[in-house]
Amino acid sequence: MTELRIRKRKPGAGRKPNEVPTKAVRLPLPLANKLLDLKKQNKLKSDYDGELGQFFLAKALSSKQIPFFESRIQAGLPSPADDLCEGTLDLNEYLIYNEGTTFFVRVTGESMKKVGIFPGDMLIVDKHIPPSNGKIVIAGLNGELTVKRLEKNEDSLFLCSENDIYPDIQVSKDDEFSIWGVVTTVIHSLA
Amino acid sequence: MTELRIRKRKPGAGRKPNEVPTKAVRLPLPLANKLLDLKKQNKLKSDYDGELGQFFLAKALSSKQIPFFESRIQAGLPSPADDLCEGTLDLNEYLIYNEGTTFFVRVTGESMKKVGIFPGDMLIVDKHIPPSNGKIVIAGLNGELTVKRLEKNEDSLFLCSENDIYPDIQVSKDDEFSIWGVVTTVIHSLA
DNA sequence: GTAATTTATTTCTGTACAAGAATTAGAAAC
DNA sequence: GTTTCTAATTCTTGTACAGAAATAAATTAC
Repeated sequence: MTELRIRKRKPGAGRKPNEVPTKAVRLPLPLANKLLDLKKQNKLKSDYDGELGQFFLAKALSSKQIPFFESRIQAGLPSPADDLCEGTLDLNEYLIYNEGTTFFVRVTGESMKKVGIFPGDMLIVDKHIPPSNGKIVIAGLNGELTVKRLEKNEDSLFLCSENDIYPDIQVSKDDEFSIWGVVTTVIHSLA
Repeated sequence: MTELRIRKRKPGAGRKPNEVPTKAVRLPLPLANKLLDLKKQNKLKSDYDGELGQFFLAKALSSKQIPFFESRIQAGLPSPADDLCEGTLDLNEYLIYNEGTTFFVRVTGESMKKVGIFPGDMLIVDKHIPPSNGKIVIAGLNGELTVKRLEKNEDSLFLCSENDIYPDIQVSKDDEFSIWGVVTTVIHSLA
């Protein structure tokens, strides 16, 4: 009696790939162990699922490099390249593109609440970014400095508030008007 | 002439052990790659504090002094006015109180809109600020990380959203709950 | 003598791979 | 037809290992 074994094909079978593939890396022992712990507790995964991006805790010693972990979560689609970016971050490097043309101002009004600009906030402003339509700008209008959204077309120019109780302002030829720069970042302190 | 090869001992030779041993671990690809990058740049020095986590030690010192204006209403000179400069400011100095206990996270949800925290914003978090009542904190609840306002009294503890369409969460004794730090600053980028 | 080179030794490091886990289709049982 | 079982298939994962790197003694060159 011959032992014949017939091979049945089962195309399509097999373990499915992970949502996020892994890679073996060699790291300093304490760090490696911490990461393994997190993994065991499944915390490494849940950080991807949570409302916050996954983050990395770290310590910066002789400099102002502060740890940073970013992750954009979109369940399902594997996004092109790495949407993840972990590591350290230097606030100056990160927030200031042009050292020579950047300055700070502090906000005093509430007119831009809807875009997250509150009284007391500090704005980072770059003079060399073109003040195109829709940008938040620091504008001087008849001697007053304001922060507003720029709305312009061929023949009109508005400074718009982002707060319903404040009116938009149309800039006319007679106004003394100038743009100081484009707001790139809002720094909002929580007391 | 005989070919005699005498074996000479060389005790004490050999590569010296690393200061900190390493270990191979398998991690999610993006995280692994970033860690490898840091390692290549030699930014992954080991100085580990037993506490929560992984400590990165970074190198390059950075301090940029950027002009700073206190916003005020006044007769405007329109030109890029360096004469109004009230001083300079270093973002790192200004925003980071405790280097060793500060970290960054990026926000992905909308639940804190009302306090100016929007998706995509970056938060500066300090572990060593006491999470007292009313503070905005980064909390881990049953494996998920969230940013919420802390409301606590003698016998109850709530994590409150600042967005009406999100519910508040009462933390019970059975929940796995921990506080990672208090949010000191929101960094909101305007595209 | 000493500087430069070679050799012996030790440890480190990235990665390949075997073992295991997950998943599915087909066969067997009902 | 449905359920259960099993083998086939595919992907993951921890770790062993070969080669690289580092180091100091021995040897050679000058």
